[in-house]
Amino acid sequence: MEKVFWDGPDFSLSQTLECGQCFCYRKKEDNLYTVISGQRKITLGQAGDSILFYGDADIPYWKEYFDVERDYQKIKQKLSGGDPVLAEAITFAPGIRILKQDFFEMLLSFILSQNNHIPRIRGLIQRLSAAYGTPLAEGGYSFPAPTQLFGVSEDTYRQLGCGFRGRYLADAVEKVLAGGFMPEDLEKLSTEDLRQRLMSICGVGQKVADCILLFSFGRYEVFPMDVWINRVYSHAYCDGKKLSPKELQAEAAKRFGTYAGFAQQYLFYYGREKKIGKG
DNA sequence: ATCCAGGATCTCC
DNA sequence: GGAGATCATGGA
Repeated sequence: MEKVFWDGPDFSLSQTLECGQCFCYRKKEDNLYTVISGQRKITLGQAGDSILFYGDADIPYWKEYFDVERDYQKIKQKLSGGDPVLAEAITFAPGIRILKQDFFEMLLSFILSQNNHIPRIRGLIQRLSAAYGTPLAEGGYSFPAPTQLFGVSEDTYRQLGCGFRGRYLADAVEKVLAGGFMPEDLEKLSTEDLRQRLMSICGVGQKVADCILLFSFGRYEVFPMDVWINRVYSHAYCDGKKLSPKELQAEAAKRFGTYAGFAQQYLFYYGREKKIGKG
């Protein structure tokens, strides 16, 4: 019944989905993953290097989503050279790929991520989807489209458990519906211009903007800096000494260059799983 | 039970 | 322009 979705190296379904870049997936008992992106849904499994899919799905969309065509071998070799720490992080999860996710979903998801735990972020997104998304065949809900959130108040988001982030969600939805954030327009902007545009939304600072740049717009040179990256970086490269955000950004850009985003995700997952720099 | 989370903002100076 | 308090909530 299953068909081959992709057959190739450097692709672990579990590592790619569970490394913290994606919140809209569900793992079933039989090791199958159901992923939702916008209105789309796919069920995938893995056997060796083969990624399999079950039922119907928009395969071209999902191939772009999973970045299947990119040569990660080249990226990993370049990043591993002369960097034992990063080499170990890559060995720990060699099958991570950077997903290309929906803009609006990334915007709201990473607004919700601030000062929040990953399991709780996923719960909030599930509640948001159940309340305002579209029911999908065989269970689950789509991520709400901007129009589906039209007029939803800050207070309603708070009642869903979003806390102080409710105000930010309402501002983001309002600005998107006003038309200033069409992905086809945004992708033409330079990385710095796009970052500044995103940060004009209340509740979007540099870290949230950088996650959107990396996980939705494929700006692989950005290096999102969160608490874990701070810990890992200072532990791995600075003998435990903490760097200021500006220092860290400059160092990471110098050290990882145009592959900073990939390096960040390997280091983030490794650091968080190993609890590096934390008691 | 207390701590803390893929931070951002506001308020000081 | 940098340091510090504040923000809601619930998983661990």
